[in-house]
Amino acid sequence: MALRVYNTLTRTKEDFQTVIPGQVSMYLCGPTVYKPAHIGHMVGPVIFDTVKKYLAYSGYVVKFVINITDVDDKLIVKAAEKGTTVKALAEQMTADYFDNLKLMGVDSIDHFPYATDHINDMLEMIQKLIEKGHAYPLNGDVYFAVETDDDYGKLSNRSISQMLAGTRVEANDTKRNPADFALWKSSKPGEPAWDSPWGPGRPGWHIECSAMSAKILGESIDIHGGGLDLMFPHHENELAQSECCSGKPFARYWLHNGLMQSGKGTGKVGGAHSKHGDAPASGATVGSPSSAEDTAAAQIAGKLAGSAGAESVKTAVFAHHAPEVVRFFLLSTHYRSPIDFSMENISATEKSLEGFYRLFETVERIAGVSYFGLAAPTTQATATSLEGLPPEFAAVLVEQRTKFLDAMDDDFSTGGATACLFEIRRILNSFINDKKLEIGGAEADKAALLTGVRLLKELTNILGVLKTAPAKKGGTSDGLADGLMALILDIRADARTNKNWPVADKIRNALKALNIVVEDSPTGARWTRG
RNA sequence: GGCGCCGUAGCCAAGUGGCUUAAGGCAACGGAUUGCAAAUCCGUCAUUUCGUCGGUUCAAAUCCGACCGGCGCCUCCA
Repeated sequence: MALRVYNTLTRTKEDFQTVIPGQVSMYLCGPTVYKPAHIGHMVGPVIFDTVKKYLAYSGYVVKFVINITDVDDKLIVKAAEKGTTVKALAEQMTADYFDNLKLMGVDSIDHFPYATDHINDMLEMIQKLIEKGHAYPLNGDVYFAVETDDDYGKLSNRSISQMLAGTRVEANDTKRNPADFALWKSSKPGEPAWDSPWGPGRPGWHIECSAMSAKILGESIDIHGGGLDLMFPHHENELAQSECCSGKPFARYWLHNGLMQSGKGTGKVGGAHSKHGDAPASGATVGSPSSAEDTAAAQIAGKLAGSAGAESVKTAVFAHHAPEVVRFFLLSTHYRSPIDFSMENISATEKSLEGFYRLFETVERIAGVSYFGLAAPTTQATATSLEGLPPEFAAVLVEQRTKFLDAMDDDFSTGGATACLFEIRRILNSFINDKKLEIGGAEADKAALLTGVRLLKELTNILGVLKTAPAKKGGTSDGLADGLMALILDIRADARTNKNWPVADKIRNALKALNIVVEDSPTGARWTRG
């Protein structure tokens, strides 16, 4: 099966064919760095990071760019409020953004161009648009003339007249058409400004993406991504500017991810980025809390959705759950669907992952190999070979890998793909049981198990999930606790040998009350902090 | 008003014309295993059923229409 992707431009699923065979250029609209990133801002990066990982696995050489918009009206306002400079605020918020990307395992971005490093590229583009008659200066501003672009509206499927009907347009507008948008904005004293042929000013929103995309990836790129909220006006305008300037198709495939929502009946938490700011939709209330968990969810959702006291992802979510749980959650549904954020949903995801961590512990006991340190093939061309494995075992594993890749080929259906991960988990556990690997077993079977585990790793790497051991399971952090537990379990083992069940059970129950879980196995008792 | 999106089991969610008399996970319930548990495995868990009602078709969760319910966007200055 070959890759097919849903293209917003054509509203259909199309066969994926790149401008240059074997290569993919991808651009994702990044954040305006004026406040800490929240969970909604991570949706786009996680999805497109996964897209890149899959394309790379499929054999493409991928160049992936996310821009940092570090000059914008919102930045100016926010910096003034905080009594700091635009530059300082932008640097601080960019650092926060990067921190969060790192935690989410978003590690495949090749370039993070900053808008302020590319003012000249933008000026050149604006100049060219004026020369071609697509833009005009007006009182120190420069506007794009939408009527000069016959295709204007093709991405969001609307015509200029439709857009204007139903919207209140200010009468005082001196623009040629009320739908014309700014390429360059004159600045007031004290605002960040760059010299231009039209006087000091700063770039309008949209032009930075057109200029940087062309500069770094070329005038025609393969994939342009972003949140659904950016389709209009941002992407429509980018598209118009870029194509009018270059005379070439701007992007072959436009991919838009669904927005995160917070609880039932509430507004979006945010798109992949905060180009629009992220004022919550009206009525963004969270249902009345009925438990501690709900209360936490309500507080967090409130913080995320609220414009005041914006809390970073780190403090709001990662404090309670491993970042990779959040990543898995984001990938558990299709990228074009909206996803409901709640602590309840995150907890459910965490629970569903426990079986994987247990399997990894079992594998480590059997083969002495840590899943998290295991190397696995990174391309389909070098995929894990299952030759020499018991035929039935190999057959079911291959079936799942095929299903996984078919799902990914079908417009990156990560939700469908995850089902295969759970199936493989079951297959591996079954194999461990059948071959009695926990209590010995044949070396050949242990090797076969490891091959199966490597195949699982091959697939989880594509999604960028299950890369980190869950925190604080078992002992290790405290030598005294380890020693005491060893002693206690030794005494309990004696009791069990003597069939002194009351004592054995008393110890186990008492430890449980201390949040220590004891599990017996043929090879002895194990304990973990619950 | 315009342009769109969504509605699948208690919950999350895949599937967009026949290969599916609807994946997978969580929860639940049987069984194997265990001294008893836990974990794991096996089984059960939507059978005119995929928001409702019509229609198209040999065939629809999947296409069309209407309706109900939920939601997004309709530009910088809001």
